[in-house]
Amino acid sequence: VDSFLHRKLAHFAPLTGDDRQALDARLRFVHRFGPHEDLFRHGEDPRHVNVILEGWACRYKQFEDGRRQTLALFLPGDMCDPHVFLLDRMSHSLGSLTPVTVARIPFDEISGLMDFSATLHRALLLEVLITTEVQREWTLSLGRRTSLERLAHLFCELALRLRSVGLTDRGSFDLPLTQADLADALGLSTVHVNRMLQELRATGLVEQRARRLTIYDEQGLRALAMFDPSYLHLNQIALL
Amino acid sequence: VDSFLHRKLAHFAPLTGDDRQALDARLRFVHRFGPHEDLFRHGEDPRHVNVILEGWACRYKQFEDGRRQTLALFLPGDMCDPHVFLLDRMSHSLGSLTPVTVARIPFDEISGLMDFSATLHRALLLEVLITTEVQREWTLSLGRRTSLERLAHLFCELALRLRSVGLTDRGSFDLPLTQADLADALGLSTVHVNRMLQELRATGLVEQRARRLTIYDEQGLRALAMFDPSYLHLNQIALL
DNA sequence: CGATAGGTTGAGTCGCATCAACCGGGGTGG
DNA sequence: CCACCCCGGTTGATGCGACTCAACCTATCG
Repeated sequence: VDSFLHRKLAHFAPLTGDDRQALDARLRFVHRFGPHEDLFRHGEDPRHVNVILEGWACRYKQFEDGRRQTLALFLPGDMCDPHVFLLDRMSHSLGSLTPVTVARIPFDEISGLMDFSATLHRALLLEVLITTEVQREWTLSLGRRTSLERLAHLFCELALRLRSVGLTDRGSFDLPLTQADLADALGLSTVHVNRMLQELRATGLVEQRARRLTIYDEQGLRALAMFDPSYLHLNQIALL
Repeated sequence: VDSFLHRKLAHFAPLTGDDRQALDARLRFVHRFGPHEDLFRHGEDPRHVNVILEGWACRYKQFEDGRRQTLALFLPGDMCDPHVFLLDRMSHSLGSLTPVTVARIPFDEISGLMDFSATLHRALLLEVLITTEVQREWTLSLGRRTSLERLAHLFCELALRLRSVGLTDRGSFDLPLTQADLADALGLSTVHVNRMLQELRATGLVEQRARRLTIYDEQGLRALAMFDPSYLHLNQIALL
């Protein structure tokens, strides 16, 4: 079976059949969550790695006064921090955005995976490195991109990441986020996200309705967002 | 010799004398840079890992139109991405802020280091994980902290990181950044940094003049910044 | 002594937040 | 079946935080 996880990791290292089997054998503990539930909370001592099999999740931090920032989006095939077990306590929370099914790999089995083959070891390392690359790009977005650019940039990133696991239909993909979810991720208010969405639609570069986003002019959207795909290190993924 | 690098890594794993020797043996290629020079630029294919021996450096990205964001600050003892060699090309640049002396470890010697001992392997992995933790906290700052909180938070972080390598004198440390450097890191304009510095000084929590920052009330500053040190995973470092 | 880098100040503007109201659709219960 | 609710989205008015532009100040250095 060719899962999202396989496709994701295959971009990082050429997995053998044995690698895939070793991987799948560790996906025994499957859990389901409804939308907007916590997979685990800040301060806990993590005992397993979450692999997103289906649905969207996020990493977030929140202040006591309610201010909340989404730090990362997790899509099908994403592993949430393969190496967290080295840290004592989580400094952030993990939450579902849509209904989500995850597999939980216990820590001792993660080490087993990394020892199993150098290829898998490398793939998991690249997973964290590239997650970090994305984190840096988000820092840049929040620091220096305007709200419209930020929104456009997120759409470019999502298009590419979803395409890399086969979840796009040409320029079009499922976008199950509410405007409030987008606001959390973009560091904006929901009201302003609403207005920027309208503005972006008005450019004609994208269409967005009924939980679906269609990109009509990917080059144009990238130019608007100053999107340079190299930070995702998915060199072989083409436009559209 | 007990270097900044030793002290830094010792927080992550208990280095043996052999580990320290293996490490030091790889610091043969020392380079010096003036202030505000590039150690290497976005798009290059990196061939070595930079270790900061002295001075401050930064990771940054910049748009064609001049907008510029500092993504990370590197202090003495910091290793700039021990695992970059897994990536094809750098998606960001590395630049000095002050005069800097760095040691460049060629990639093949990095692998040698990681194979040398499980302790070193672990220490280098923790170096990247914690760098990522810092990146996330910066994302949070840029997304949801006010400019004053951002500034205060940065000072809290710097105090703790510098203290962990022995570069503070109680609450006081060398702060060689210009207001423009701070602005790049905080996603603000230099004018606004100037005003926020004044406001922060006016609280009486800190004093700042002549390239030196003194924190008078670390608890107060942390409260203002909503600084929770757990993301740095330096559990044993005390206040002041 | 002039040049330059860093810091300071003021005025005007704009991006985005906040507050508040309202709309529309899907689900639920009476 | 209809009334209602609630969630997500939309709109307008207002205010503030931060930017821009521009001038000026100060210390350092050649």
